[in-house]
Amino acid sequence: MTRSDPRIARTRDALRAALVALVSEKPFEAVTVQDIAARAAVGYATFFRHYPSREALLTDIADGLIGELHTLIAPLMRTSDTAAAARALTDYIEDHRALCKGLLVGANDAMRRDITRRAIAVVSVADAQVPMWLPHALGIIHSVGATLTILGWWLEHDPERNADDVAQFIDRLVFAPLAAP
Amino acid sequence: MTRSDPRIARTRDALRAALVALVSEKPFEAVTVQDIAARAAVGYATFFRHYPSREALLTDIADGLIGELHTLIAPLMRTSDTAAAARALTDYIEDHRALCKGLLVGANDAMRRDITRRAIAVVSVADAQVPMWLPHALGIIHSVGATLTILGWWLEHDPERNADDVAQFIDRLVFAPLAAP
Amino acid sequence: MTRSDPRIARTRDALRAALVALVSEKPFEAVTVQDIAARAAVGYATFFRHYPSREALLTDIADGLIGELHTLIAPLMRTSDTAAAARALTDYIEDHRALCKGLLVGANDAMRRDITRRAIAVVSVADAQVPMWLPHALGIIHSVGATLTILGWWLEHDPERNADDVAQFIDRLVFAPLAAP
Amino acid sequence: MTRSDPRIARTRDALRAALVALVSEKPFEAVTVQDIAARAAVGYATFFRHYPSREALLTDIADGLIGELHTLIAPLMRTSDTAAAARALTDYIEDHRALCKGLLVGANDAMRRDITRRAIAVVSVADAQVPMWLPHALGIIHSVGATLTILGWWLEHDPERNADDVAQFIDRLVFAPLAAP
DNA sequence: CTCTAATCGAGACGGTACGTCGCGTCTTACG
DNA sequence: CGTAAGACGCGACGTACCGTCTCGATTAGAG
Repeated sequence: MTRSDPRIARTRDALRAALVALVSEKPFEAVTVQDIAARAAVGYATFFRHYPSREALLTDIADGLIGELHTLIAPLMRTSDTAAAARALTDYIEDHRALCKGLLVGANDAMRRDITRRAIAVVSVADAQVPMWLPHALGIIHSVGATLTILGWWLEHDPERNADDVAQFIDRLVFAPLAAP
Repeated sequence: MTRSDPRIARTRDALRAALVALVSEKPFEAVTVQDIAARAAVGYATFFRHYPSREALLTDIADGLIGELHTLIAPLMRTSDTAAAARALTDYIEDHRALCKGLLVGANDAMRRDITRRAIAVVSVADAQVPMWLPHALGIIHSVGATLTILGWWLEHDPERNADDVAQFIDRLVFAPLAAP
Repeated sequence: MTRSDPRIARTRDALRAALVALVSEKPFEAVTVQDIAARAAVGYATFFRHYPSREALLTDIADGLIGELHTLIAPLMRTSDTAAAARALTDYIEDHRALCKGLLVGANDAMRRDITRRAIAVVSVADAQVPMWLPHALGIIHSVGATLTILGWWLEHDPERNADDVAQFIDRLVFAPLAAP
Repeated sequence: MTRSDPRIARTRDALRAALVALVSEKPFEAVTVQDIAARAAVGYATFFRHYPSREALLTDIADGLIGELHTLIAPLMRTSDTAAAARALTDYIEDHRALCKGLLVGANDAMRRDITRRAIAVVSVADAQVPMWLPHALGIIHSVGATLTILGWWLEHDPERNADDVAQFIDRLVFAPLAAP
């Protein structure tokens, strides 16, 4: 019953949506729990019944997004078709532009960092391919960090840019060098 | 006189040293002004006579480091000898390992971000070379971000690693792709 | 049916017993509704189905005790045999020592106050005798308050003391002065 | 310096005055720290820089009053002139009627209790005379408790009553029985 | 011996006050 | 008369408890 209580799902959805909305208005650090609760039309204390901190809510949101993205891209990565993977990635971002912008741009600080960490964890367990000359962990950290940097730049500074172009940037700057012998 | 007053220089040095020391003990966000003042053996209000906020002190510290580094590397970049530039970079880091670790690793969050922004600004005004197919701003942001990521990984997770190796990683993952046609 | 439902009686008994037990462990103010419900092995909301507040439960408990006591003592008071009345009082307390200690000592604050108020109400309606020179209401308030103070002291600070002694204290300090011309 | 800083004295005075004022408007339990701070025109957190809790502020207020009262009455008690002592007491209360009413009547619960405890402590250290047949501690507790009860009744229910009358009530009901052989 | 309604447990929820912490300003006392 | 100590206003934090509420799941007692 605890899990299936529809009130819980409703409240959590509202909190997630509230944070996503707020983060597109001001940096994540500047969003207070009061803000989130008010926007979600939820009691202040109720926030803490579901998440121990703003950061935990953030994590929850990011996890959903990253998980989805990963199931989309992992198969392509395995075929070594890095161009296709990059393209799938940018397409996905474009389809969720509002949310992604909130996550990557609105929350410049802790949010991006948390996303990076989560993405790294997800990519790590997948069988990401890293060349011999490069430590595996560094390969992952670098590819995730650099990709997010490029995506953040896109959404923040050049939103009109074609998804195809950005996919090419990612492929040439990040994926291709990692596929080198 | 304001500038040349040796007491002022002494106080600022103490504050800078205090922050650097503290940041190697706990994340920058967790360092309070009280902490800094106490460590610098300076009155609490005195901090604010020299810096309007923690962040400003951070900026002050980062600026010094980045400026120095840039004068070192800019000439090499201009000759397109990216390998030498990378090597100069890692050597410099190695020579200032304690401080750099404090800045890049200890302060995972805001500090790294501030450093990134400062470094981007510095690199931007220099005539950094970016290939035609890549927007200039993106080239800079990516190269600075990715380089710092790699350096952070080095200092945090593989400190025994040879500076030469790390220089190679940077060159192959960051500089070389940017030199591609 | 509502009244005769055995489930209701069972629940209320459990709640009363729980509060009495808890009040002997910590001050009444520190006992929460959660505490009571948990101790009574009853759902949290169930408490409010029977009592609108902690205080109401308290009142319920105190009423029972005071009513019983009053039926015991009133006849003796009417004969002006104050010594016998005092003795009957201390004997009764001794027979219900655990509960009375919980009420008078454990709950130093609100509980004693509530008991006092209840006792005053009960004594008032009886034809308590107060000398001419003393306002009737003051006579009652003083006698109840002082008696409870002495009983509380007995149970808390000198439990080994003979019931006879305490009866004498009450008689000489409280009842006798009220019988003076 | 900590002690002599006039800001501290000013703030504490304001807090004391605020609580006294509030307590004459509603029961002490219903007074929140916010109320006190707002009335004293002081920041919320500032309250806690001076008192760890509402109760501590209460104690501070009561101590001043009781101390003053005690220096007034102790000499008279020592001469066994209980009537004069009672009269001095009621005169003093009358001169500080507003404050005393706030303390004894406004704060029915914890405040009266705290005052009682403080008064007991003060009276205890003085060489209060208690007859042989009565335990010393009980003599003190009873006299303090009963006196406060009578004073509370006076201020709350019969404020027009002559101070002389009340002094007589106290003398005949409380002091005289304690002077009995 | 059902059937129907009251009662129950579980606990989510909106509130309100708590006491703490840190910032950045402003007053004070002291050298 | 300038400067270090630290009191202050402010506002967010995370916690605790209140009293209300909505759920199913028992469990009476009436038919």
